[in-house]
Amino acid sequence: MSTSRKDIHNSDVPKLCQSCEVRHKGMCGALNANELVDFAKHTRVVKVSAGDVLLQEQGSIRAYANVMRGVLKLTKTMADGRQQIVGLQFAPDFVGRLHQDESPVRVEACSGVEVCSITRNALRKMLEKNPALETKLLHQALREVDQGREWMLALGRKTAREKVASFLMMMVRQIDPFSRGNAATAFDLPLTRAEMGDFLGLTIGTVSRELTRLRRVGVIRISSHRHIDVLNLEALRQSAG
Amino acid sequence: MSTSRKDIHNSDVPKLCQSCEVRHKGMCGALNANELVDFAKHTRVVKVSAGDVLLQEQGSIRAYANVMRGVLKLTKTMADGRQQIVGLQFAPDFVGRLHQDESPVRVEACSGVEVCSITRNALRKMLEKNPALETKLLHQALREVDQGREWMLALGRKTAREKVASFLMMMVRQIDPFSRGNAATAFDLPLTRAEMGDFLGLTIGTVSRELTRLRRVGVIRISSHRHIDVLNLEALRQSAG
DNA sequence: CGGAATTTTGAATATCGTCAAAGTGAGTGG
DNA sequence: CCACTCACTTTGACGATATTCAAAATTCCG
Repeated sequence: MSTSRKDIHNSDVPKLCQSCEVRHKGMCGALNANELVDFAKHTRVVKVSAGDVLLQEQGSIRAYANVMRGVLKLTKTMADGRQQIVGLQFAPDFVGRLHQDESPVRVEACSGVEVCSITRNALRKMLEKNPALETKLLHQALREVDQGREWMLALGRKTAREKVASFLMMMVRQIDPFSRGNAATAFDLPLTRAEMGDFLGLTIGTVSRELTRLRRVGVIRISSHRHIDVLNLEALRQSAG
Repeated sequence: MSTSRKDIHNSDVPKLCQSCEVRHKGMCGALNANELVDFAKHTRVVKVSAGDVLLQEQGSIRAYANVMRGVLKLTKTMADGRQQIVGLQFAPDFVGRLHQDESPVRVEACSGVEVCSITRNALRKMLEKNPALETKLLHQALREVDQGREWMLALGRKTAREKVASFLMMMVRQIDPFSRGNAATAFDLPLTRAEMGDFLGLTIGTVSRELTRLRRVGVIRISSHRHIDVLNLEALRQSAG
C-alpha cells in the first residue's frame, strides 16, 4: 500500500470528510487530518429541501454550517412583507453569522441542499485553537462584502434589463469563473421568477418580460422556464451594463 | 506621578496614539503598549479634504488606514458614469481591502478627514504576529456585510420616501446608536444631495423633493441645507418602513 | 390526463427620472 | 461690511420605466 509524501495520515481523515467534494475549497481546507478528526466529532450532514429554513431572520443561531451541495438564499423582509434576497450561497460557503447571537438574515434552501453542520461551541473552540480557520472565514467575509457591493450597484443604478442580464452573467460565472470570450454556456436557474425578482429588486412580471426580450433578440434560449442557453455571451455582457 | 495598575507602560504608548480619540475602539484596541510602539513606527497621520481620493476603483493598494475623523464614501462606477455609494466609513473604521491587490471600490473623502495610514507590509507583519488583530478585522468585515445587506433591502424594495427616511435614521443612529424613544436629535448631513442620491439609488431631484416633504409634514427641520433637526423621531422611523 | 403552481402577457397607472429654470447660501475680494 | 460669484438646492412640467392587477398560457407532478 502506497502512502503519499504529505498525506501520510490520510487514512485518519474522517470518512465523512473523505467523501466531501469541497473539503479543500472551504473553511475545512485550513485543517489537517488530526484537526479534521477533532472537528468531525461535532459535525453532521444535514439534508434539506427547497423552502426549508435553516435560520430565521432574528432567530437564534444554534449551529453553523458549510454548504456541500445546492443553493441557499439569504433574505431580509419588511413588516409589510416586501422581501429582498441579499445573498446566495453555494458550496463551499460558510453559513451563519459569527460573533452574533441572532441571524440578521433568513437562510432558506432554494433547492435540495446538503450542509455540513457544526455546533456553535465546537466551532468556537476550533477557532480559538486554529487561527488559520479565522483567516479563512475572514476571506469569505471579505468576498461577501465585495459581492454585496457589486449588487448594490445593480440594485441602485441598473435598469431592469441590465439587472436581469447581470444576474444571468452571475450564473455564468458561477459555472465558469473565467467566462472567457464568447464560449456558449448553458445552465439551470436555481431561482424561480419570483425569487429572481426578490433578488433584483423587481417584480415577477418585469423579470419575465426582460427574459422574454433577451430571448426574442437572440441572446438566450429558454427551455421549460428553468434552463437557459446563452447563445451570445458578448451581447449578454453588454446588456448587463 | 501616579501610575495606574494596568497602564504601567502607558508612558510607552506613542504620542501619536495617546492623542488618538478612537485608539481603543478600532483595530488598535487589540494592541498593547509594546505592540503600539512597534505599529506606530509604520504609521502616519494623513489629512485629506473633501473630494480627495484615497483609493481608486481597481487601483493598487499601497497602504491601509484607520479613519480618525470625518467621513469617507466608497463608490462604484459604471462605464457610462452612473455611480453608487456602496458604503460610508467613520472613525474608527479600517480602510482598504485586505488580501487583494486592487481596491474594488473608490474611496473618497466627503469632508475633511484624518486617517492613520499604515503600509501594506507593516500591517501584514503585524497580522502574522497578532491574531487578535485579525479577529478585530473579521468583526469589522462582518459588520460591513450586515450593513451592506441592510442597504440592499432599501435599494431593492423601499420607495424614495422610505429611502430618504432610512438614510436620516441611519444618521441618527450614527450619532446615538441607541436612538431611544422619541428623543429629538440634530445633526449635520455629511453628504450633499447628489451624494445622498448616489447612496440611495435616486436622483438629486427626488432626494430634495422627499426631504422637502418630510419638512412640510413636520418630521424634520432643515437649516441651511445641511443641518437637520429631527422633530418627530417616531414618525421618521415610521417613514423609513 | 388533470389540477395546481408557475410563468407569460396585456392594459392602465404610479413612481421616479429628465431637463430646465429659479432660488439659496457660502466664500471671495473689493 | 457688502456685493458678487459659483456651487448647490429646490421646484416644476413632462416623459419613461417599472408596477399593479388580471387573464391566458405553460409546465410540473401526481
